[in-house]
Amino acid sequence: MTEPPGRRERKKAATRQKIADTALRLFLERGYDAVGIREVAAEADVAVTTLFAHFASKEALVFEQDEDFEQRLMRAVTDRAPHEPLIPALRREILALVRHCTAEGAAPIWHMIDTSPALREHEESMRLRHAESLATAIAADPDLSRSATACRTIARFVIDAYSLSREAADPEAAVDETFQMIEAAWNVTRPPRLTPRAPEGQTQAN
Amino acid sequence: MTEPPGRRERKKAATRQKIADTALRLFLERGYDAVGIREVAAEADVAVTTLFAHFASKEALVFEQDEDFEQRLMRAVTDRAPHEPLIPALRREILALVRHCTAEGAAPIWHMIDTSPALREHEESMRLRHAESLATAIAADPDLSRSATACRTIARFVIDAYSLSREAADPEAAVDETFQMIEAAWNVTRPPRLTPRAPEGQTQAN
DNA sequence: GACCGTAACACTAACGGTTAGCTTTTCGAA
DNA sequence: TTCGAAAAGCTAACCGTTAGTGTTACGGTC
Repeated sequence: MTEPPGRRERKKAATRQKIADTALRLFLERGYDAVGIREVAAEADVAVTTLFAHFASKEALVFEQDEDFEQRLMRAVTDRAPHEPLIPALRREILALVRHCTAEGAAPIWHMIDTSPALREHEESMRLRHAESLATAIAADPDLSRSATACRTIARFVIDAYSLSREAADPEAAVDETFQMIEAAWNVTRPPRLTPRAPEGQTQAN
Repeated sequence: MTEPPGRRERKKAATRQKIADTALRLFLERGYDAVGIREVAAEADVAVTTLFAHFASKEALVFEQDEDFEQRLMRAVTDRAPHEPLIPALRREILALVRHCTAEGAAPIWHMIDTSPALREHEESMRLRHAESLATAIAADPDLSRSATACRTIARFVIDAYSLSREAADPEAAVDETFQMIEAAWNVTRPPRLTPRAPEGQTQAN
């Protein structure tokens, strides 16, 4: 899909990958806080400034693969079947994401994140941005015209569901439980004004 | 209320206050990111180490008054009238907190917080801790025996309601809107098992 | 009132993340 | 081949934060 984009970009991508791999390896070997940036750079055989040219911060080295999270959530809203209700679509996507990050191989990375305050803080900050994007996507859908506050609220709830389910003892059951709550919360929001005919009720659950 | 607790503690409190006042003044004058710790310490005429003996971090200088937030939320749960439903009690408290931080004088401080990434990140991290405390308080109430996941979820929702309402164009209306959603979410959670007699329904809305 | 333990504060020096400024290398295209 | 620009490098610093080590001022005790 991205085969021959010139040697330059290949080298750049290779450098980036080497930095990310080295960093993750060192972090898992000896702990995130115990490994310094200068050390990662030395081990990857690049200058510190080069490292920061590829990654905005030390935390970004860890959350590298996690970049499509935001896009997947937004696509779950925008690319869903016509007239498909919003919440089940989001529930499916969140369930997939939770499954993905509670899979076998991912455990060490998430343990590292959960035990480092800096990483947890960074993750929560990311999630907040994701919630804002999700809220925008929901607000932009003409099928479900809710207030800006309702959109932002439900978006946060969905992100909360992800965070909590990921940490729960039984992640899939937690997705069930939280999304029942989200569904109920969404169903009490109503489009501010619908078409004049259609006086009351029976228009619920978009 | 705290008049004669010895000269020592008075001096300590005075130092702390002087640091906080100086910091807030400089931050508001020239911007949070443009003022360094060494500068605050110099202006307050204390050593940098002294500053950090009173405040855990630079961000803590800003969120000084905000310390009772956590306790107020927990008390709204634990100190409410017997058999008073949970959600309205939390709604009252959140409304009071939102009113307090959207009052006239508080505007510049919140503007500063909203425009500094470091401060926003720090606040969100605080709120998360507060949500955990709130979840614990809710889980500890025998009147409302919900699953751990339900407690944590509803606690996060409440914190979200605070954050979103604080930023909303009409904060009080936003509290109304978000808490309608929270109420609905709470009402679909049910105590795992009640006393054997009382087979179905009519036990809702604690 | 003299005495001692300790809390508060100061000073220096460093550490780790991050960035600015500037030079060198490496590729792509003309 | 040559030239412009992207990529990478080096140095040197800035900033928040902490450890280590004193020094002072207070509070309780004899």
